[in-house]
Amino acid sequence: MTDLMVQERQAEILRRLKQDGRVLAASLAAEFRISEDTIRRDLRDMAHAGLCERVYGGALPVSQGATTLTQRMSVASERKKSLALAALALIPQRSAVFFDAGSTNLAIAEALHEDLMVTAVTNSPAIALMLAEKPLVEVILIGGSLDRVVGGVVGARAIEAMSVIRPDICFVGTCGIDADGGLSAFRLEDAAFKQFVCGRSRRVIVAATREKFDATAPYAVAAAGQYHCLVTEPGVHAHRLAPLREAGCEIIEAGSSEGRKTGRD
Amino acid sequence: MTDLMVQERQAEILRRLKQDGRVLAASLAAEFRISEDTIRRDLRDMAHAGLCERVYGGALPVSQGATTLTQRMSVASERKKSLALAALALIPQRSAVFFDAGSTNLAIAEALHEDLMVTAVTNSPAIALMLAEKPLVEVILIGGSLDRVVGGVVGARAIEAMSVIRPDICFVGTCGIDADGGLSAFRLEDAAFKQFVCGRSRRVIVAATREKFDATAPYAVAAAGQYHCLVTEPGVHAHRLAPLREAGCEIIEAGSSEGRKTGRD
DNA sequence: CATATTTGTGCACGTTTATGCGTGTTTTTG
DNA sequence: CAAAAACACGCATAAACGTGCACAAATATG
Repeated sequence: MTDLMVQERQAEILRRLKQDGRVLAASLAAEFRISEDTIRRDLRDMAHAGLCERVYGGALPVSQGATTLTQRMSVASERKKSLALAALALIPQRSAVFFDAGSTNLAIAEALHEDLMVTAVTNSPAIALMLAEKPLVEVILIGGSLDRVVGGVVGARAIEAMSVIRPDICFVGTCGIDADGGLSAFRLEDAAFKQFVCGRSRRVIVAATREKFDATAPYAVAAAGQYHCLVTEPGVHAHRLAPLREAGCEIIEAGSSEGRKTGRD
Repeated sequence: MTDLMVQERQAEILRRLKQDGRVLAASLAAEFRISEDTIRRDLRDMAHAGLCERVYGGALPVSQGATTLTQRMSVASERKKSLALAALALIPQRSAVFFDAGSTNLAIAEALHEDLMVTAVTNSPAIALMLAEKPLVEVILIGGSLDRVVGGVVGARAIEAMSVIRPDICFVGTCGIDADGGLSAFRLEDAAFKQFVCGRSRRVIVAATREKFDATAPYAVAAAGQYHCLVTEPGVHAHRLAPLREAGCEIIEAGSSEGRKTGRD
């Protein structure tokens, strides 16, 4: 291990903290060939700067439960995370991807692999914030008036801003999926925005958890034939998926059929 | 090693900095066959010009210091909170307020009182997310390409989006305050955006912690006379504030003059 | 041409910083 | 509750640092 300067060492500690989820004072001292006292001083400083949480024996990432901001984001439940992993496989390198506002799409953004280089467009500040931490992603934010129910920007200005962008892939959020496989939204402006974005995108993908099939919302967004792929969980009744299959919509079940992707790339 | 002129030597140092990610004062002195004092002077100059970050033992690239916004948020949050409370008092009901990207302005947004009804405009997704939690605030998001160093949207599209908005108050962020009280930024596009927003706002307010007075950044944003109010901490040297007072800039020291609630200090 | 002025450099000095060690305290664990 | 591990604190030291000063070379000025 090369002799590192203080800032380099602390950056390396921070890197391992993110990678491994924890660091141990003793093993760090051994690796860096310095005393544990110095490591402890480092960890103390970093904790004081809010970069980690000090614990007996080492340190943990601060993201474990702290900030109000990241708190809201970590609603990515285990189920949504597995959904997100399946959806990720649909994103090719160097594509332009639109992320519609919504917690499921936020989970996809969170799960984005660090070495995926894409242009990401979103109308959601939370998703933008998440994507900003992926070094290879160029983040384009759609501006306009923020709808706090939707959690994203909708309305005329948002549509205008989208009109110069043609995404390769669009992850559209949905509030409910009706019996015919149609998507719907709780807000009129949101529905209009989703419609517009779907119309401009080469490939429209819906990632939806099981309970979306039980929910209905007043404003129609897209019929079964108007989106190309549905990523969902196992356990959705077959007769709900049938109209989608008929309409030519590809259906991916997150936990089960995920291995199918590994054949070729 | 051939004898090099100052500029040549500094260019070579910069080259190695990019190549190796670090330089050591001692080894540079040995290679160039000059004293460490001279190397230190070089590094000091380069750091002052924003070309590197000076550390004990050598220097690191500036990109290392360009941390993501979630990190900057947590630094010195207590101090920023008191700054934010002082800044809040400057916001009238039902005004249109622009929040520039930056951790200090994020603290202001966080401290916004629940019963304050304003239209808030911001180019920062983090600030937008924070403001979305204040029920009476209408949030307008400026769209465009996100600069992850700035933590906000800058560039031509952002300026275009701002051109239809005329804020009553603008909280502009700054990376450094020079001896004449001028504001500066680390990024060219950011500086241009800040300039534009300041020019459109009725009242421009800068909230800056103490250490901003020790920092300099390459791109000029506004001279002392071009903003109306500075909110800062107690303990800034009087001779640094003097040029601001002369230029007619109101100066508020958070903690000291804030005492509307405590009467006196 | 002679004389200031500026600039780059090295040296001496006192100061600050990073680190390791000893000592006593706190926390964990069996 | 007792032993072991981890810890905080003070101290010592060496390296790195900033500053003031001297000197030489380059440059400007009369």
